[in-house]
Amino acid sequence: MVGGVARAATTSDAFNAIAEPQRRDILALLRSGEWPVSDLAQELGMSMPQASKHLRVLREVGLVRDRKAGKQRLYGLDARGLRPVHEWVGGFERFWAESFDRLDAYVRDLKQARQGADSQDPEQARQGANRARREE
Amino acid sequence: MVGGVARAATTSDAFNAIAEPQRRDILALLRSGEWPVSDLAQELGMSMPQASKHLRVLREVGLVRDRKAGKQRLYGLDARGLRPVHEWVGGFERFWAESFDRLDAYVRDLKQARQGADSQDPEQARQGANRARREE
DNA sequence: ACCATATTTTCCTATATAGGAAAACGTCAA
DNA sequence: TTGACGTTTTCCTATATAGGAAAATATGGT
Repeated sequence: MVGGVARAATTSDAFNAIAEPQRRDILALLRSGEWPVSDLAQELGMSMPQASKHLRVLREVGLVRDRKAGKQRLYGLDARGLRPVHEWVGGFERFWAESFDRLDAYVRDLKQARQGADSQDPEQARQGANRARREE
Repeated sequence: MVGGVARAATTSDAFNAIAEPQRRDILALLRSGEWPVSDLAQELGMSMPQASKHLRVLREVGLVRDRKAGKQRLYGLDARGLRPVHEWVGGFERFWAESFDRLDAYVRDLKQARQGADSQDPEQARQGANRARREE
């Protein structure tokens, strides 16, 4: 076996599970309560097997719980698995507003530094960037 | 063409781009400033081509910006694209703590309702679940 | 047991990776 | 120009989908 690992399984973690738009729709819908597969599929305009497969993925990742209710099966939200995702992304919150300014500031900083000493050393340039951003 | 749409492209949106752990590592590292590909690859223990490919994906989604710096190319973070992700996931924040209680509460509610009238109608059951959760 | 309803599970197909290796491309320096 | 260094781009391969259709599995009612 030489090639391939392809992409990680959708069931590997919440990140992969929510990469699919339809699964995000399902999760959003489930905020309104438990739904049987058939109703859920119709509401979201997808085929029943399709909905069932997506729910399976969500279940294996733990974002959804199911329980029997007579002839049908009700799916409910278990959002705890989304917390790590929220926290990871939240780690970038402070960079949203700065994203523009940071680059601009860096460029200005670099130009000034260049007038003083003609520093072309890339490592220095990187350090300069770090300094400009007051990071690390 | 009968089959096949496979998974959406990793370059389709931020959700797909950050589904890959290595790409998340790259983004996290870039919070410390701009990095040339070679240093970044070494720091994260991946091959240069690998790093370059991941950076390409991140660039196409707009999470990363690049700029020439002498012989090398510096990559910097542009976290604005993560904001929609954070907001979407944030929409589930209130369900994290409740995830357990909600299911328990629903079960209790269902049992009580069953003692009053022997309602086995699934649609009613779903509505009951919704009511129990004071949602939608 | 038999039937109708609800849901899941095969099959089958085309696509999109992710990784390794090697080749191609760019850029600066002498 | 030649060379060295840094980065990107093919090739190639195995895998993991996502979708549609059809078959297989429950589950409850009569």
